[in-house]
Amino acid sequence: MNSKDYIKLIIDTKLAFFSKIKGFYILRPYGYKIWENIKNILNKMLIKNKHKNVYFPLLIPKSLFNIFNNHINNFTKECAIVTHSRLLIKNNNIYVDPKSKLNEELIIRPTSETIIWDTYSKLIQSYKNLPILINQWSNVVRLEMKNKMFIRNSEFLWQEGHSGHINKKEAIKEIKLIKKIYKKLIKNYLSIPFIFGKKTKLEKFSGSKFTYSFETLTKNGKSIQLATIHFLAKNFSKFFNVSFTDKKNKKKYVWSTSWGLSMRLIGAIIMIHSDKKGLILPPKISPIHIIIIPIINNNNKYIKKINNIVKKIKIIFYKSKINIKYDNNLNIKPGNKFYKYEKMGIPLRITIGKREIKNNKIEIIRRDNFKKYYLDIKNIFIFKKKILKLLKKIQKNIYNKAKKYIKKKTFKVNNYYLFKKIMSKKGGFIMTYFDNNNDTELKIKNETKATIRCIIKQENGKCIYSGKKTNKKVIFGKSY
RNA sequence: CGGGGUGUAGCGUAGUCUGGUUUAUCGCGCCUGGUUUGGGACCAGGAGAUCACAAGUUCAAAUCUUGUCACUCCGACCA
Repeated sequence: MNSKDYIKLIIDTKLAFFSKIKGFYILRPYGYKIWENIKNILNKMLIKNKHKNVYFPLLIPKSLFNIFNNHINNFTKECAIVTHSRLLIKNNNIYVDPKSKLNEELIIRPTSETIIWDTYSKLIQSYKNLPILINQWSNVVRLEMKNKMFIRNSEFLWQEGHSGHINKKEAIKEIKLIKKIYKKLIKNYLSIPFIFGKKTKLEKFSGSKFTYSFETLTKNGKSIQLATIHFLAKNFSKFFNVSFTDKKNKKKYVWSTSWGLSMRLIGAIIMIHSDKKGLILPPKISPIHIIIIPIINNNNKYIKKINNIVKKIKIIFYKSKINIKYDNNLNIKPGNKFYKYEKMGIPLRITIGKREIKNNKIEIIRRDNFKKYYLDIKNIFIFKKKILKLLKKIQKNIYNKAKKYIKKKTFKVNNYYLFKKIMSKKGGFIMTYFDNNNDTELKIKNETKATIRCIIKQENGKCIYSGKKTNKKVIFGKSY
């Protein structure tokens, strides 16, 4: 899928639209509903694991970034800055009132660690106040040069979790928990296979001790970062003076973590699961699960019977998580509707016409492989069971398909010449060894545009570039 | 920020080189009415464009000149 097709698909299926400002996009109902579904699933898991939702302000005083300026390093070139507070209208033109210049510039949050830890420095006094397990659903702004809908927006919706703990052990425990939750969301709900590992020193989040990331591969051989988890250790608590008194009356710094994922996931879903006919949405996050299309002849003999069957199906799934849409617009031919809903990626399609009524069986077609099924609707329990089973199968099948693709596109390489050849032609993941040296990483990046997506495990080998002995097994890829 | 390209209706486009029958082309989409409906229907009618913006050259500018802006591709930056 090239860039043009990707954007066209998003516009055609009404997921999103362009706004007046470059890099800022309008999320339309269909696209926003997908985000809401992802959000609800993750939110439930976080709440169940004792996290609480909060909301911090959009604007952060510049001085807060000054406290730990190594952290803002990542963001200095992509900040939106608020400098004034008033407008003037003169001769029907609007001007910024120069007199309203703010004493201190305000940064529109690119991420919220600073304001959160500045706040908690005042709220935490005792070990009894810990752990802090909070999460924020919000928007952030990062003004980047190159944009791509969902994948790299200048403003995007995300979730940022922050935690504070009494010691390292507890913080690591939190990281393991979040890893488990993210893994479940990405694999079981979004049907996206991924690789997981630590970021290198160069690629990790500024201000973190280490960063874990979830990475996947799209159909054009480029990799996408799906989510990150940062172990902040005592970095932020030291700079922001977040300390507590422990049981032995000793003053200690808080250990913290942060973790996030964004609506980039929607971009990943589009890029990974789509085929020539359009989107294929994982059933668990699809706004509509079943589209029902009536086929009606010029003598309207069957309309009533068809409507009755539709009613019956709707009753069967009443109050369940299955959303059904009945498109009974008779001005549009069925073929047109087939194409439309295939493009939108609706997992199942039911067609009802003369044939179905005569045979007492309903035709159901899967979006992922177009297999046809004929189901008896007399026994509603069996019917319901079979539908639910089909949705599960789709969920699994698209995961397996993507997994196969990634496996096929992951190359084990131990020679740099081959590395360059693969990266310039096929793209994909390259599994190899790396000497953990910044210079090596930069040189490879300059020569091939490939970066280390993550360190997947400790294993002895020789660095692809320098030939030095190392124990870092890594995955390289070209990133969005 | 450096180099190339493009701006014509909601979208995609013809026309620009060589200024003039241009009342700006065609397709999709949209609206009205009718006939249709098992894989993108057809007929009839209709709405929709200060040709990106500004200035200039000219009897005459979508077309030529200059400037501005926006978008886009390739670099750089960035995850």
